[in-house]
Amino acid sequence: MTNRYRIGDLATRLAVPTQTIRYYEHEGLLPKPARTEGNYRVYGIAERERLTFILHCRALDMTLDEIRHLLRLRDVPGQGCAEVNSVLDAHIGHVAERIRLLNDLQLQLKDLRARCESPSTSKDCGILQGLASFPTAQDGGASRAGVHGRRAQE
Amino acid sequence: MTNRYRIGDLATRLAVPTQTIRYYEHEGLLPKPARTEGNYRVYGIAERERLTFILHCRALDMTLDEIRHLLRLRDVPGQGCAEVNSVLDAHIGHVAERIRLLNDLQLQLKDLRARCESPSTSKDCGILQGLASFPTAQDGGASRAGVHGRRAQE
DNA sequence: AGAAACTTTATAGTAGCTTTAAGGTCAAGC
DNA sequence: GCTTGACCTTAAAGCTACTATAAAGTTTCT
Ligand SMILES: [Zn+2]
Ligand SMILES: [Zn+2]
Ligand SMILES: [Zn+2]
Ligand SMILES: [Zn+2]
Repeated sequence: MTNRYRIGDLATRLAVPTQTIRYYEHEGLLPKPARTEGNYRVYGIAERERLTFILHCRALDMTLDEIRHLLRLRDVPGQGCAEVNSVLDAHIGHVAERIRLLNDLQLQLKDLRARCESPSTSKDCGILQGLASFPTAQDGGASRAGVHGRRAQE
Repeated sequence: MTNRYRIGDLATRLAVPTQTIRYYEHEGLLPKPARTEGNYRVYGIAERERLTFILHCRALDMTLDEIRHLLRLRDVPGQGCAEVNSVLDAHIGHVAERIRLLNDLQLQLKDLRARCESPSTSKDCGILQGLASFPTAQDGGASRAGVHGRRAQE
């Protein structure tokens, strides 16, 4: 049978770092697995499927809390699934709101960028001047759009 | 003259927490200011303008590194502003990329949502099944889209 | 003088990992 | 039998950009 994995096997197969698997266990998304004599974690099909589920949710950018919520619903198979729908709808709302914020942001940035079509010295740069005098968006109450991944360079 | 502020004045006027001002100083975005006899920070017009600049950049969701970069350019007024443009263009690229990721995400989520138009039991829910079997996006190499603000509930 | 309102520093917490350190286990090779 | 290397273990720190707390000192008002 190939349905017994050590953490590294699981990690390789699902293309996720081993530390992340341990982290999910620590956070209560994965149950504490059985151990070998030498204290190595041992996983079976059920854990592999559960981790797959979690990774798919993360790929859809759900928070660990949202995922915890879905896992709880999944663990009670007789329950109706209206709540599943509402978690998903809420998350779809999060994405929609974020897209809205980013579109706003893009407009502002393009506007700012247009202030320096003909590069001069930075003292006279329309961009730098724009950034110094731009009206502060304190009424629009725009929350942060969150544009950068874990690394923003390049 | 009203161009001498203590940290609280500056904070109130620019609608930013005092801790954030200290944090920007700690991070080297704001210079270490003069102090009163009693060791209170004292700011003038220049610092106020610098902070305004920083806040505008943050409102456009630049990272502190990007802002540091712009401040450095701003501090050398004789320099050409081509580099200012390239920082801004890079950041516009970050926003565009993020929007692209989020639009992908939105499609996937709508697709998933459509798998449960008629709520049944969670055991048979098309959404939960979809999350368990969905192909893992390992080729598309989609990085995280970052959908949630500092709090994601409600 | 005493209280309110302000300031100071240092420290910890947030999300979701990633990285590092310091060590224990196991299969293969010589 | 013993060493090498790949794997595993835990715990703790680092990442971003703050936010919140604590314990103390200063200034201002009455
Ligand atoms: Zn969400
Ligand atoms: Zn310019
Ligand atoms: Zn950027
Ligand atoms: Zn359903």
